[in-house]
Amino acid sequence: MPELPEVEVTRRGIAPALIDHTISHFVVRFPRLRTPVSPEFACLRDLPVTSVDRRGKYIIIRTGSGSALIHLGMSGHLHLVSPDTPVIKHDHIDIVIAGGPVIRFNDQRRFGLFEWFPGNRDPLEDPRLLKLGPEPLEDSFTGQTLHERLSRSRTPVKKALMDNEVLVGVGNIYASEVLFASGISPFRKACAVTERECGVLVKNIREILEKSIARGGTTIHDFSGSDGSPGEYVSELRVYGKKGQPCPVCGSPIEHAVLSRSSYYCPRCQK
DNA sequence: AGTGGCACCTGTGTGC
DNA sequence: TGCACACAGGTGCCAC
Repeated sequence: MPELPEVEVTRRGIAPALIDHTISHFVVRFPRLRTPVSPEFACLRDLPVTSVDRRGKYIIIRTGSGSALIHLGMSGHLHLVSPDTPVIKHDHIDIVIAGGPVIRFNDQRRFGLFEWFPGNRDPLEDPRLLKLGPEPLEDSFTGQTLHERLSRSRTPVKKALMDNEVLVGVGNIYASEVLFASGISPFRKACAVTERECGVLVKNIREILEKSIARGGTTIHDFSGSDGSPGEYVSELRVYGKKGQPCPVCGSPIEHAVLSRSSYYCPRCQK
């Protein structure tokens, strides 16, 4: 499900309920996610929250006693609900805020992640996060940065853009959208993308991700923000999921191919 | 080292 | 109607 915009929309949605508030406890109903939920969660009590951060598609909740590292996987949501909201299928974990709402983690496919880093252990120092590439929305991410990274890879550029070690946050939907906006074929070898084109890619990555965040993300199947509302960026998608429909620029039928996952492109506009 | 492919899991849609 | 199969937004591991 969630790419960078959906994770950021979720982070912004839950942060005000957490920061300067206290997590009274966690309720773990079903710990068997792809990686087992850290058993410590069941014992934690009264944790003052200091920050809610994002790194790539990970959310980090820092408290006075340690940090929670959360990933939404393919189908995870974090919804703010009142404490008396009935539990439904796949509601695996609750973050119970003292005197406030509950943040409920629902994950149909169970690819999500809930890990506890006790004390001063920083999730950013975890090997999985250390290897992550640059944040595309930060000013330091430039066409030159991207070109350096793409130039090392002979894989198709669409797959390279989805590689978290090249840059974080671009998943299957936005990779197709960004390449269309940039006029670059998803099949082109990453190392064959010029520095000038990388500048265009960086500009489009930023514009598309920021616009999607502003519209509450993209909902294809079931993403929804912390308040349960679907992402409206789905109406802005230009090629993703539009096989056979006319290209919004030239009118040629949009084509579909599998490049690690479903990819959509205009064979005339993208070279 | 770089790369491709599969596995993890559940639900839904499609075609026979 | 029932069944088999493909596919769905991510990531880690394995074999080449």
